[in-house]
Amino acid sequence: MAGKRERIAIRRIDNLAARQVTFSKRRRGLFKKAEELSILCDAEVGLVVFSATGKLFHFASTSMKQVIDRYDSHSKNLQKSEAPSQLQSHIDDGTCARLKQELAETSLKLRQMRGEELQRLSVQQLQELEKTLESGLGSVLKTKSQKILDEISGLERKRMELIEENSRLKEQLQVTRMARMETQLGVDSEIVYEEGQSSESVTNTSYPRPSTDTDDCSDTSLRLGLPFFSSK
Amino acid sequence: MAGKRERIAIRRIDNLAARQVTFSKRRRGLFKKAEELSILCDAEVGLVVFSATGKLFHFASTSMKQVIDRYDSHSKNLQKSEAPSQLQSHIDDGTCARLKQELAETSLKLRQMRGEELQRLSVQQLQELEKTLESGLGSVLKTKSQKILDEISGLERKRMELIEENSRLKEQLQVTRMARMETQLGVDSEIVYEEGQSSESVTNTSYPRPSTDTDDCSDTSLRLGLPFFSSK
DNA sequence: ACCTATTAATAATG
DNA sequence: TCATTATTAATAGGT
Repeated sequence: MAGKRERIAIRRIDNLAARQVTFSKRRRGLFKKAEELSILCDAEVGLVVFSATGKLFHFASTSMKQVIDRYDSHSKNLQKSEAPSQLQSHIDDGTCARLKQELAETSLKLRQMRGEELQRLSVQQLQELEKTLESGLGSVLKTKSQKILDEISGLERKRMELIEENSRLKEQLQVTRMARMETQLGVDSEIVYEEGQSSESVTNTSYPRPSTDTDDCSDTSLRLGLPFFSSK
Repeated sequence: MAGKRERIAIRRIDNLAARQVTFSKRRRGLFKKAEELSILCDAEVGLVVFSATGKLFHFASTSMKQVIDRYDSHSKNLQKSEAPSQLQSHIDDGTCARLKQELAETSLKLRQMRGEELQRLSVQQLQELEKTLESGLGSVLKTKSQKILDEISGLERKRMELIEENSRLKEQLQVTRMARMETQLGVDSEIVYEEGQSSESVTNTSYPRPSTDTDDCSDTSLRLGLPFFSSK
């Protein structure tokens, strides 16, 4: 009935929902253990976590400010460089500078995912990038095929509706003709109509051209990619 | 023989030795879990711990500076309710806003390349994204195999150098022995040495461990990807 | 949110 | 500190 647990590898969880669930479970666990450590062993602990969506979670056994100050004073001991004056004060606003840096990092990552500026990466890092790309490609293919299938079934539904409407119309027409025939008795017209054909031809021409795809991607086959990465 | 474990209450451990033992065990556990959370859930994590004796331990998924800066900017946001008007917004309004927007766009693209937030894209756009990913993947594979081949040829070169040096040494040794034999005529020693072996063993053990790859990627096969996208 | 089969952490001990 | 192991605690995968 319930969970057959399986050991998981420690690498980014691809599935968004699963990642979020795991995040909140493990986050709670982590914070609990941080607090326990601080109490059991009389340690000063500070913990800061930002979720992938940017939400902040934090814990401090004393206060975060105190922890950070103490951390700063410790790390200062090791590397007290000489000139904190000019190197970074180019832009005086911290927020703006941080934005700039973040943008630089993000766009570098983006360029690297596009296959640029790979030279400085290690084989290990390239391996990770490859994994990310493959998983991204898998998601794209999955999403695309889902969308295409949705479009197909939507069109199919419309087709069925039209067929229905068609037969309704056909029936009405029949009734109307019968009525007219009865009205104009004796004027036995020579009008002959082919029953099966009329229905077919209307069906085939009355729904719009599918917008599934443009025609110019001649060499890009429509890879649905269904048997790719079965999210094992 | 071994421990009958008992649940412990979460309160300060009085016994000093026990407290220290527990501290180092739980500290390791805590740091491990912090790292796992950051990797599994793509979260930014910063953790600082001071032992009761004042020793510092820390972990950050990115860098501690970055985590602290981000933390500061977040906590600033919450208590900036009353006077947001003149303090900071006079110069960089335009620049900062533009940066923000650019960052938002870039990181959306990045997330989409990772396979997230694809629902709003059209089939056409997904097709393009797919192409980009495939080409990026191609570049990554190409770069990776180039790097690996470089490393291999580097190692091969070193190997050859060592073999050369080896035979030089062997020759010198031979010469030395001959000289000694000539010197000590009549003292026909019983020393026997295996020629081929000595050369082999030195070659096999004297160059350092290749840094090609760490051992923990057991399931990540080294796909060189050479027959992939032959850059038609 | 809850459940449970499993894995992971760890308290006690040598 | 390291190793072992009985136990508890955490949690992955379901419902």
